[in-house]
Amino acid sequence: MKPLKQSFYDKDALELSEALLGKLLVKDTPEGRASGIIVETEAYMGAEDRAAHSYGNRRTRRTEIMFGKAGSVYTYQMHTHTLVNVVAAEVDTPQAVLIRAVEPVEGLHLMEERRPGRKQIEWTNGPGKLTKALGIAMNDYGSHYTVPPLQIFDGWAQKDFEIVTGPRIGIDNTGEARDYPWRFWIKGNSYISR
DNA sequence: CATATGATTGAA
DNA sequence: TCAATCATATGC
Repeated sequence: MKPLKQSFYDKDALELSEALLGKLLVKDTPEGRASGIIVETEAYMGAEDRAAHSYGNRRTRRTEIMFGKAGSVYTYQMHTHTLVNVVAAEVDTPQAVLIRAVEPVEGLHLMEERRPGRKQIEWTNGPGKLTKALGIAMNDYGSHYTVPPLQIFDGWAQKDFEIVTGPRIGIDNTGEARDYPWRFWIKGNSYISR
């Protein structure tokens, strides 16, 4: 098991979404390490994607990191929840991959503490849930997945799994881009959201 | 400075 | 189905 290199992230969001499936998302905190296998992702294709924050190259303090180096951490606050993304493509191409669900691997006791009273299946089966379970927060914004405390490792999951695609979720009011099959997940995995 | 608006979740 | 509740964006 080893951290993925910079070169792994240098691809567009669609390719990266697929490549991230089966990888291990690792977060180190003072309390210990929590990690999970990425089982569901969504691609946000930057300037041409109606549903992306960076549609039409909209560049603000919030989206700034999407214009940065691939493999950067983009955290985003939605209502009371934090969502986490992996920045894709080259500098000035504002694409990103939203991590929607993971399967718990290490630090199960930490996740249980952070998601009190929930069944294990509900710890990480949604974008706002996994950030809470792993301890990912807005102070991870602008970090990079090749350095601690938030990293992505290779070589953990089993090799043979089937990838399925479908329309994205939660963007019904965003018009034309909503039906694009830019959501990816591992077939049959029970930690998929919705 | 005020208000509108979600890449969601959890409970009714 | 709907409200919670907040950072960001945009308008006055």
